[in-house]
Amino acid sequence: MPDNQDREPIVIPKPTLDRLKLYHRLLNEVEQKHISSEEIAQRIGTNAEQVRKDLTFLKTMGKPKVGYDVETLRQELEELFGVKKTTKVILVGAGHLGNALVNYPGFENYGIEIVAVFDKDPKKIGSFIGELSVLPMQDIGRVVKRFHVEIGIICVPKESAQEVAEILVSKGIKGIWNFAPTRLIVPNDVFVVDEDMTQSLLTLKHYLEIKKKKIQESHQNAEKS
Amino acid sequence: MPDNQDREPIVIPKPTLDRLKLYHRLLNEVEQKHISSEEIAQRIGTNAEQVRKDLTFLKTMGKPKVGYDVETLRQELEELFGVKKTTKVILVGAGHLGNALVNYPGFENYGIEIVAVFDKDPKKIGSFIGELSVLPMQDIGRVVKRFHVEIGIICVPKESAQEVAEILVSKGIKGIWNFAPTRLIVPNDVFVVDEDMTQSLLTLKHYLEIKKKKIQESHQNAEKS
DNA sequence: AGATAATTGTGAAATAAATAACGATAAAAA
DNA sequence: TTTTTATCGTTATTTATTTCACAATTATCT
Repeated sequence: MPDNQDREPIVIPKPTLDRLKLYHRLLNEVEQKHISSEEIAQRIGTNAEQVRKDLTFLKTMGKPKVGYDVETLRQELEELFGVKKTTKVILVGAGHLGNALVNYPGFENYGIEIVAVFDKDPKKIGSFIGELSVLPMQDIGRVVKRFHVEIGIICVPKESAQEVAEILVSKGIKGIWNFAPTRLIVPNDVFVVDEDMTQSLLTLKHYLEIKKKKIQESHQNAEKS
Repeated sequence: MPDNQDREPIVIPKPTLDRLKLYHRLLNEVEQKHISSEEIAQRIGTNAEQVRKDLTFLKTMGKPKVGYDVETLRQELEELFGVKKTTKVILVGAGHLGNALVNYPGFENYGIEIVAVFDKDPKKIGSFIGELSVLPMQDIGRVVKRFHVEIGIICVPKESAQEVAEILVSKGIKGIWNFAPTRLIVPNDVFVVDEDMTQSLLTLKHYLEIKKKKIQESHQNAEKS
């Protein structure tokens, strides 16, 4: 039995993966039959070489003088991201954010179906969010089993996020979409995607800081000359 | 007048900046007086060398055998991100998401104050979101001028996002926080941060796809042996 | 006070990613 | 049909980022 343990699985680099997502989004909006690496590049804001390089990770190939077949490429990306397969999801935390997510249009286009909403606040239980009635935390196990749920969305305050994560993991959830601004500690085989809005806020703030400094500098330079 | 145009402004690399944000978040949660690069690393999930290298972009220095002074470091990061300075922000799109953002606790901790909400739907105008009454789009210019608003949040459907972006830019907005799943085209001096939730959803989906493939493979291997 | 241990800061080496260069191919034009 | 042109796939080069290695420093221990 030869080398079995270390067969490298051709992992797509993270930066490439992030751009592939943008290509996917673009391809869904485009009308034409073919598209060139140059056009993709311009519309997502990168350069053609980058696009071509990224696409070498896929099977789809372009034709010289024509470009890539939009539909073929789109489908391969859909496949890559599993967009066609519907994934059942539960959401914990029936606050404003939870409400927004349940009502977010477009999840269905990505094969996400929120099947239940949970909250630990007894006052919220039984109330409706969209079409879904809020359930008590004890029901999580039952729902996960019944609907073969794979993903849990956490939108509770950061103080209870870890606790919720542990419950989800104990019920068999393998992917967590975490909206709480805290790092969750989970077993290795559980995948967490953080969606910390305060983090991107910092990007914006930082940009404004830099800008302010530049303006100050240019004033100083103007005075000197 | 010698080299003035190309004085390099010691730009912090993007990956480093992203980690600095995590350090900042961590430091706000920590009780102790000092912290080592090793501990920071463990708690945000990286290695100590990386942390130390990142911190070379800051002025704060650690002490051998002691680590970094939590408060000093925290304050320098606050400064870097401009967290202390309150930035006035307007929000366009009074839907579920807009509602969630207005009610999002924790923005104030980051020096963000939403001063007004706008929507183009006449039915929504005058209704309340949190403490704020929804205003018509025509009022944007007035509010931006009156409150010296620098940042606009877009949470309208993707179809109207570009249009809204153009309005904001024309009124003098310099930073846009874009929740619509589309790429905005704006002048060079306007900074856009995208918060496309469907994108991170794809990350999760992709992970599940890979996982599924691995399971299949291991079954096949099991059969063979 | 001197030895020991922990932990830093940083330059060098290794790795990863982006960009450039270019031959190959297919469509369009001559 | 031949030539020209646009565009691809891929290899080479350059740039950016991470990891490694280790001297320097400071607290703690003997």
